[in-house]
Amino acid sequence: MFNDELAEVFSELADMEEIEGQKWESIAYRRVAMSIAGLGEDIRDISRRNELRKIDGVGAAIEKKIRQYIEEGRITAYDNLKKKYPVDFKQLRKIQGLGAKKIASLYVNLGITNVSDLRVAIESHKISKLPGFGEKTEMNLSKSLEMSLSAGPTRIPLGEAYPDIMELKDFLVDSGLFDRVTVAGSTRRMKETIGDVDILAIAKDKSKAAEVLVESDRVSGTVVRGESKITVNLKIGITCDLRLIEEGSFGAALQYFTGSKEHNIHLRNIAIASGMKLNEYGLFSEERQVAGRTEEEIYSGLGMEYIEPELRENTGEIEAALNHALPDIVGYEQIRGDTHTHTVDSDGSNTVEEMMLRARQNGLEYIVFTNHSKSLRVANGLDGAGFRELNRRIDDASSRLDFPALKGVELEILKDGSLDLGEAVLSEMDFVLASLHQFVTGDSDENTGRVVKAIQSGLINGIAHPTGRLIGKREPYKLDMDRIIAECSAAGVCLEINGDPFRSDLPADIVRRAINTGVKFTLGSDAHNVADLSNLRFATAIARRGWLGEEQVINTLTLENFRKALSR
DNA sequence: GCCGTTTTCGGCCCGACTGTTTTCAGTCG
Repeated sequence: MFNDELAEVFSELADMEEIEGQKWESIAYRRVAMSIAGLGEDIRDISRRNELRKIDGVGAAIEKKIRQYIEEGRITAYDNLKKKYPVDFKQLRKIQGLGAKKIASLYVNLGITNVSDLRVAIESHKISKLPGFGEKTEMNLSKSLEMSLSAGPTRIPLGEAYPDIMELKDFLVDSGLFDRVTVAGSTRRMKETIGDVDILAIAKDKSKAAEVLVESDRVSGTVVRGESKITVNLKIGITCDLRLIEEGSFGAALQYFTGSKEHNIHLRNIAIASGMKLNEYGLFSEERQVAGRTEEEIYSGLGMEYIEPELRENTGEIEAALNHALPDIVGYEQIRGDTHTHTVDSDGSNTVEEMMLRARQNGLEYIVFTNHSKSLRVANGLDGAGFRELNRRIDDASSRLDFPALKGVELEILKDGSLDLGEAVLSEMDFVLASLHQFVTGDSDENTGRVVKAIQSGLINGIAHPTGRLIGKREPYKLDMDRIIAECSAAGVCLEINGDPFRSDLPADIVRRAINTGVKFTLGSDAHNVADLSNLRFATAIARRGWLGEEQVINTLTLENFRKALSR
C-alpha cells in the first residue's frame, strides 16, 4: 500500500537523522511515519484535497516532501542521506536490540548493510570487538537474528490469540500469587491485530510471581527478567510482558499500558499544559499524586470523561472527552442476536440444533442461519429447494428447542450483479445477506457496480464482509466504499461488521466514516462451528472502535423489533 | 521539523532494562 511505503521512507529518514545527531528532526519524522501508517485513507486522496497539513505531525517541510514523493516517487533529502548510509534499515531494525545508532556503528566500522553481512560478522566474532558492543551483545544479536529469520508475521489477529491470552490470565489468577491480574495493551483495546500481550498484576510476593509465568505451558522462554517486568515468548509467536504493579498506582499503570501510545502522549501533553505530570505511577501535581488508584481518577483529574479502551487511538476521542461529548457506544451485553452463521447444511461443522443451543448458552436471544447459496460450490451452497427443506428443519428445531431462529442466506452476488436465488425463494427468507466471493477484479468501478446493483435490488437486507479483506492473506477488494455506504443508506440496506478474526470486516476506520450517513449495521460472528459463535464479541469490538451507538446496530433490537427492521 | 488555552520561540513523554561502563548510552514500549 502506498501509505505504508511512504511511512517506511519517513521511518528510514528518522533513522538516518538520528545517526546524524538530528534528534528533533528524527522524532518529527518518526512521528509522521506513524501518522501516515495509521491513516484510514490513501494519502494521495488527502493530498488532492490539499489537506496534508491536517495530518498529525505534518508541517511545511514534510508537506513538501510528501508532495515530492507522490509526484516523483522520491524525496531529495532521503536520497542524499541514503548515499551516505546505503543500509537496509527496514530489515536490520527488525532485529531486537538494533536501533539506529548501533546500525550506524556496524556500517561505519564493519561495512554491514544487511542481515547476511551481520550474520557473517557475528560468526567471525567481529562484533564484540567494537566500542560499545561486547560478548553479550554479540550473543544477543545472534539469538535475535535467528528469531527474526524464523519468525512469522509480527502481528496476529486478536481472535487467534484471545483464547490463549485468557488461559494465561486464568493460569496466573489460579496460582494464588496475585491479588489482581488484568490484561492491558492492544488486547484490552480490542484491536483487530495484536503485536504482543501486556498483563498487569499486583503480586503477593514479587520474587515468586516472576517464576510462575515461566511455568505456564503457553510460554516458550524468557526474554527479559527485571524487578518489576518479566518478558517471555509465547508459543503463539508473540511476546508477553508481565508487569508487577503497586496497588496505589494500578489505575495509572492500567491507563499507561493500555495505550495507545499516541493517546498517551496526547494525555501527557494535556497534563503538562495544566502544570501536572502523568506517568505510569499516577497523575502528579507538584510531586504529589492526585490520581493513580483507578483509571477513572486519571481521566477525571485531567478534566475529561472516562474513555473506553476501544476508543483510545488519539483520533478525536480526547477532544470529545474534554467537551464531555463522547458517544454512548454499543455495549457487549447489548447484542441480542447473531446475524451470520453457517451449519453442516453448507460449509459449517455443527448442526442447526447445536448452534442454537450454544447461542442460547452464550446469552443470545436469537440466531440467524445464513448458509451459502448454490453458486458458491466450494462451500456446498444450497439451491432453492435445499433452502426450503432446511428452513422447514429450522422452524421445527426452533419450536422444539424453544429458541428463536431466523431463516437467512448468505447470497452470492453473481458476475453481472444479479442475485444467486430467485425472488420467490428469497421472499420466504427472514434475512438476506449478499456477498461478493467470486469474479472480483482489479477494477473498482466493476466491483462496486455489482455491489450497488445488489443493494438496489430491493431483495437484500445487508452486505456481508463488505471489503473482502483477509488479514495477512488478501488486501481489501478494489471498491468505492463511500459510494457503497451512500447506496446502502439510501436503500435501507445494512452493512455487516464481520467478527471472524481474519476478516474483521468492515474495519473500524470505515465504520467511523459511515456513522453519520444514516446507514445501519449488523454484527455477525460468521461462525462455522459452535466455538466461533463467540467471535461475535470481536464484531462488537469493531463497532465500538468505530464509535457506533446501540441505535445504529440492528441486532441490539429485541426479536420482535429486529423482524420489523428486516422488511424489504 | 513541529507546534501553541502559559509560548510564533523554545520546548519536544518518559521510565525500565541491558550491557558496557565507573556514570551512561542505546533500545524498547
